[in-house]
Formats: sequence, structure tokens, C-alpha cells
Amino acid sequence: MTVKSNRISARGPNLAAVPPWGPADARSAGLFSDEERARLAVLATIVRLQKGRTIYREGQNADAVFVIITGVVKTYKATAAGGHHIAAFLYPDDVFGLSEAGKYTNSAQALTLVTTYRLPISALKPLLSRDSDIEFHVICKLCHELREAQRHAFVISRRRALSKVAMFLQMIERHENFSVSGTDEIYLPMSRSDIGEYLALSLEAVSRSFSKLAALGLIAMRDKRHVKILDRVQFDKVI
Amino acid sequence: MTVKSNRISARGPNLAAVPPWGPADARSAGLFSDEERARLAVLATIVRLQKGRTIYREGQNADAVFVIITGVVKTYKATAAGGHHIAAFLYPDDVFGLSEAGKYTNSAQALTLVTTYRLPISALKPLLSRDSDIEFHVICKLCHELREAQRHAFVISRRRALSKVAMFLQMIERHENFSVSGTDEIYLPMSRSDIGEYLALSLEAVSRSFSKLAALGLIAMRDKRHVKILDRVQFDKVI
DNA sequence: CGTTTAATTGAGGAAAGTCAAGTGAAGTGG
DNA sequence: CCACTTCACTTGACTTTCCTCAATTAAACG
Repeated sequence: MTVKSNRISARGPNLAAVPPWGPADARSAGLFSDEERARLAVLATIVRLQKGRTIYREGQNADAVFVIITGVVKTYKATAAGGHHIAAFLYPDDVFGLSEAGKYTNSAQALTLVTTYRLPISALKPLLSRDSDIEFHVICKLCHELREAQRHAFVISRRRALSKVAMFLQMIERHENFSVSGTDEIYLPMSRSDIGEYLALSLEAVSRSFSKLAALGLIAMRDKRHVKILDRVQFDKVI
Repeated sequence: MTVKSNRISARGPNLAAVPPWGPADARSAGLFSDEERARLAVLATIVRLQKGRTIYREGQNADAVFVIITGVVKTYKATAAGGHHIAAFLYPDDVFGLSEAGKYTNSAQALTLVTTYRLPISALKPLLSRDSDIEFHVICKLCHELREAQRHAFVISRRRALSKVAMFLQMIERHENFSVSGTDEIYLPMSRSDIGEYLALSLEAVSRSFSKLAALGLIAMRDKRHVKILDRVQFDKVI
């Protein structure tokens, strides 16, 4: 499997984020201490999910949040026209299971084989109200996800499909560089259709954009799911 | 002034949000108790900002967060092409001043005359690490803003301009119903151009959409900034 | 190895963007 | 108080871009 974490995952849930007020090194880091992870681990059960498996559906009672250990998850909403809009792709050390008034606001599905910690809300709430340090780190993570959601909206708002796809590759690259190391190749665990639903483009437009980026010599595609940015300078100009 | 809050604002900062795990009444509520507001008030200074005033710029050192007492604020990012993308419109009891690695991620500007609490990060961090209740409510607010940002992306992803504008009116209406009461008229404190930059539409497309909604008899425009939804059933079908 | 699903590529049409002209309201100064 | 300026908005004509539909190719799976 291409997406993996090199951590020892038995220690307990962790959250990766660029701290909002932290040092200016702008690098994503694990927020929780070993001690904090251990306290969270007591509440958590480890859940393994097959690729393609739906984890929960929009509107369902939200009784737990999830923290990814390995794999990639997408969260999405159904549209009135029968389509889908993908809200986010979640990677190891990301949290998902956002709710409003006790109901999940999105549906969630595993894009790869996924391992997660499952944290019941009923157990999490009392822990949070006792443990100020954990709470603070949750705040940092939420700030991170908020920025990420704003970035998503920013990317969608671009007019040209080529810009959207290029910015998308940058986002994924940044996300993967924090967890996977060693290679400059970007792995795409999602389909062209998923990318389209994330970027508000038809899957054909996504495909054409990849082809065009390749034709321009800006990227190389080993296969449909492995992309490498060849000319960083020119690539950044597309955006 | 059309946008105002009926609260006594001397009590201290407050945050409005639909609680993620709260009761299923799905109504926005003030999160802080009077006691909590008082504790925050000690750190805060009240700042008054003229309409059009830039509060901070993207990339500037983030030394404070702001909580709105009265008025409306927009946060935005400059685009490579020299335009702007508006990330959010913020109303009373909303927080803004989101940062990454110590730098503001957006610029912020007052759309009306604005009164805010200014909370220095340096004072806020120690308070948060001591006060678990306030911290929990901050988490609730961040969840709320995260959902709002995801909703924004969802709206932008619509293909037809008419849908985008209709959904935008719904969002503003929901936001205003929580603070202003009594009237079913929607007040728009932002320009057509602002709406365009929020929805990823040209201002002409926004204008045309308003005209079309009016021509279809779905809305009535007392003037450019006061809209009323006439036929709710048909209006919802546009979306 | 054949079947099914995902991805690419092409042609035509719909939608919004851009450019440009015109309208209207608000504020300014004589 | 009224002409004048200015800015925001509207409306129209034309262009660009992407969506839709369709055919083809490539890859994954049993």
C-alpha cells in the first residue's frame, strides 16, 4: 500500500496540524503527547474498514468521531441533482465525524483500506471537560481543518480547470509530504470522478487537465494514480 | 443601521453556534455563560472600525483574534490574477482572525461600522489552558465555522449562477435570523461584487441572477440591499 | 481471457465570463 | 436647492470555457 504511516500506531490517536500560533516553521506536526494519546486510547476502539466501505451517512445520529491511523477517507454530501460534492479527503492523523445538532453533516467512505480510532462522543465530552491540554490541541486541529476547508473553497473558485487540478495536486502533495516521506511522487488514492466532485468539475474536465499538464511537460504520470511534478517553476505559474 | 444586536454588549465576548452534539433543535445559541464572558472581557479591548476599514492583512503577524459585537466583516484572500476570493462574511458573535504558524491566513475588512472585542493571543492562550469550559465552547464554535466553510464550498460547487445566488440568500437569511428578528426581509451588507467574489461568479452574473429571481416572482427587491423571498416553495426548488 | 469499470478523447451546445454602454442613486460643491 | 461627479448596478453583445453526450481505449477483476 502506498499510503502508510511510519509511526507505532498502538500508542493512541494523534492529530496532525500546522499550529495556528506555533512557531513559524509552517510544518505539520503531531499535536498530542504520548501521555495525552494514552488517555485518549482508553476511550477508543480500533476499527478496520474495507476499501469502498461507507462509514456513516449524512443525517445519521453522530455518536462518535474518528481519527485515522492508516488509509484515506472521503467525506461528501449528496446534491439535489443526484450527484455528490466531496467536502474533504482525510489522511492519517486527521479527524472526521463532524456533526451539527447531533447529526453527521456529511457522509464518509473509505477510499483505501482504512484503520481508525473510533471515539464515542459520550466518552469524549467528559474527557475534554477535564483535560484542558487535549482540548487545546483539538482547537489547533479544528483551526487547521477550517483553514483547509477555506483553501478548498479557494481552489473551487478558480475559473480554469487546469488551475483547479494543479492546485489540487499541490494540496495532496503537501498533505502526503507530512506523512509519507522519501518520494517526490504524488499518490492519488481517489478516482478522476472523486477529484471532479471535489473540484466542481466533470470527470472529463479533470482527465483533460491531467492530459494537458502532461502534454505541457509539467507533470509525468507513471500510471493514472502516480503523478510527479517535473517543472516546478512552470507548474506554479499555472496556478 | 440595519444590522444590530439587541444584547447588552458590555458583558463580554460571546460566540454563536449550532452546538455539534447539543440538542437537536438546530438553532444557533450563545455558547458562553455570563461568568465565562466576564473572564474573557478582562483580556479584551473594544475596537470600533469604520466601514471599509481593513482590520488586518493576509500574512501579517497574528497577535489577536476578534469577536464581533455589531456589524459585518468580510475575510478574503488575494488571487494570483489580482482579484479577491472572499472566504467568509462574519456577523455578531462570530470570531475571526484565523492564523497559521503565527500569520493571518486571510485579510479582513469591515463592511459596515463594526464593533469588536480584540483578544490578544498572548493573553488568550494561558486563559484557555486554565479554563476548560471556555475551551470547550471554542471547540463548538470552530466546529460551527468548519461546517460553514464546507457549506461555502458546497455552494460554490453549484453549476448554475441562479442556484448559487439562491443558496447564498438562504445562508445570509439563516445567519440573520439568529441575530436580527421581526422582519422576513434579508439585508445584504455587501456589494454585488463582494457576493461575486464569495460565490466565484462575476458581478454581472450575480446581478443577472437577482434580476431573474425577481422576474420569476421568487423574490422582491425593495432596493439593491433589501430582498424578500416571496415564493418559498418555488425558491427552494431553484436550489 | 473475457467482462466490467475507469479513463481518455472528440464534437456540439449551454452557461457564464468579458467588454462595453447605459441607468440610477448617493454624495459634493457651487 | 440643484447641477455635477462618482460609484454601484444593470443590461446587452460577443467570446471563452466547460458540460454533455458519445465513442474509444485502458485497466482491473473474476
